[in-house]
Amino acid sequence: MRVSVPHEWPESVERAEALQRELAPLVDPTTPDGLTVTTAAGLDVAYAEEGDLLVAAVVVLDVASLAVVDSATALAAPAFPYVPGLFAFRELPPLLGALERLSVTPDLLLADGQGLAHPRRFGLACHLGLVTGLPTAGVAKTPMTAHPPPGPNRGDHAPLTDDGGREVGRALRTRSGVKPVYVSVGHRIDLDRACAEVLRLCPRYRLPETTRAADQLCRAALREASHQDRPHQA
DNA sequence: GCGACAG
DNA sequence: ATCTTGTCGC
Repeated sequence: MRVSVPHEWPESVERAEALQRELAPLVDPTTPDGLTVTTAAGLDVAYAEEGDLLVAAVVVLDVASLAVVDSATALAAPAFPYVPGLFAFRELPPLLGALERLSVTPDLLLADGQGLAHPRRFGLACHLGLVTGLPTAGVAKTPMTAHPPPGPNRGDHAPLTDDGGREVGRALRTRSGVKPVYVSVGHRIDLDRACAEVLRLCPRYRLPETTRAADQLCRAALREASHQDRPHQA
């Protein structure tokens, strides 16, 4: 799929935060009429130990069968340091590279991290959503926002709230008795729908199959890349 | 004011 | 994110 270059690239933490504040109001937290999610893409990034290489992967699954429809990877040098709240600027370059190599356009993007459940209400999922224009949601493994614990069964959930008490996401139990995941809206999908789609993609494990597939692929691609840089003896 | 803070 | 073995449990 085609992905147009975002905006100017921030050269400081201050500029990056300012950019997030500028873009946050552009997020559309509602679902387009008639949205049908037939395919969903998982996105993830693996880091080399030396910290000098990032490898992104996107895997598109047919939601009904969980069959892989398409996938792509991309390498990139880190273009921004890891700063909590700004990590989209670290992962966006390789992720957009991988998206460009996709031959299909997914109906939904699931990012590994927060969407609106972010200090400036503009996490990675929101950024990805605005850049691609696609329905996007964030599924994080750890929360950035306060939350009461959800009930113990699959499907139970509790609101993630910001300073003002507004619901910016949900702690969603995808497997009974297992730590929940933290779902928040990225762009062009509402929270109820996002949670429903995440549950559909979690028939067996805590994390969505899309995320698991992308995680597996970027790790394999990283192994491949390191192998070429430092081939074994002879 | 200080600390904590997705991956 | 990454470094890491075995182990308890469904």
